[in-house]
Amino acid sequence: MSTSDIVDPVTEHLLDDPRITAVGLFFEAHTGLVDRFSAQLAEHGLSSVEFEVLMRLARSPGHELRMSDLAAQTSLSTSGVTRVVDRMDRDGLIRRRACPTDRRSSYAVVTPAGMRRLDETLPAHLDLIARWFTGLLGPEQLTALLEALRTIRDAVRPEATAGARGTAAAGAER
Amino acid sequence: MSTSDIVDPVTEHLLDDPRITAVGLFFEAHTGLVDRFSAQLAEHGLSSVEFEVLMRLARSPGHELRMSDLAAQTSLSTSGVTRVVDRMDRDGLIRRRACPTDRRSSYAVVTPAGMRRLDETLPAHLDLIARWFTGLLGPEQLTALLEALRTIRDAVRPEATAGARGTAAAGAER
DNA sequence: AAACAACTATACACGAGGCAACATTCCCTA
DNA sequence: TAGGGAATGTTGCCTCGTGTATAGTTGTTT
Repeated sequence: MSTSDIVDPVTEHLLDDPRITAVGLFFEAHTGLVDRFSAQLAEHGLSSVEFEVLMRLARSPGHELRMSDLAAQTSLSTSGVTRVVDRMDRDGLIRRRACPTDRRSSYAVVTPAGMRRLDETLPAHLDLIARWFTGLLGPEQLTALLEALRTIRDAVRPEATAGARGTAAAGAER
Repeated sequence: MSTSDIVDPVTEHLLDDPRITAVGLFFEAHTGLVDRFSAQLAEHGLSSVEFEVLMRLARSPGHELRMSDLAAQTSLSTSGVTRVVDRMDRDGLIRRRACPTDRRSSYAVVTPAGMRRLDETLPAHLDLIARWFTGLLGPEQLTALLEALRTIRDAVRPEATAGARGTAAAGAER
């Protein structure tokens, strides 16, 4: 085999592929936003996942969701959801409720304290979004971005499409 | 729609804010892509962060980067970089090199085996990107998306802007 | 020259999350 | 009316990454 002299011209060329730079842009923007957001959320005693759990529950009818549905929406494993709910239950933000029809499953439901916490957190969070995301783009640029993102999201994550408010039947398709 | 008790009308209203749906779209698309990609990377024995480390090193001059610069680019902590490099050093994908001018710092440099691993992994990875990301959008839609992403990335993560190939002085602006 | 501040990498303890095993419950069929 | 198979949530064990403290190195100031 030809050895060490030639490093690897093929790989060298692939590294500059526009597809690589595209995902690089996407992922770097994501981590940047996450850093900004999580710093603000930490001031209110919430981690990123805890905030997401709180949001997804609050947007659901009755402010509650079954554990497995919550896992599907957050792309956490079921055990991960169990532990997050344990934590937030201990903190009084959400509580468990036995499912009356199916004794296997249980609901996670936001407590009044949880809603209050969300109320405290959301305004500053929305400001942050406007500052580092939506506010940086022109109106038509923003709509174009959202349309592209929606296309990708729907393709790559069909089970989370029900996450939008108003769409009934969360987690019905399986 | 059940007329459930409205706990907090303010928060209720904020939950439907378009900014929330915007970041929701962004983050859900991200996690979806990460899931797809990491599944494929796992087949080649690489985690997502290991792949990113390998990529960032391979794109750098000499296929090497200082530990702290690597930490800055990947938004991992310095200790996190130490552990990843330990692992990949043990697997023979990269090795450490002492810095001749500054005895405090050390370099992480890709080994030939590491470049070979990258060579094995990249083609399928590029196919996956085309399938779930770039290929889903029209040309003008894609460029619009990339421009918007670049705007956000540059605003939110200025230290990683040097990640693009060809831009000299990685980690020079501080 | 000596003290001091700024960096760089590592060691250690901790929390977070995933996988696999497990107990329980539901559903369907023989 | 059992009984097998699928579904649901929880727990033990493991890996991974962070924050803090530590040691070693370099440059600066008096």
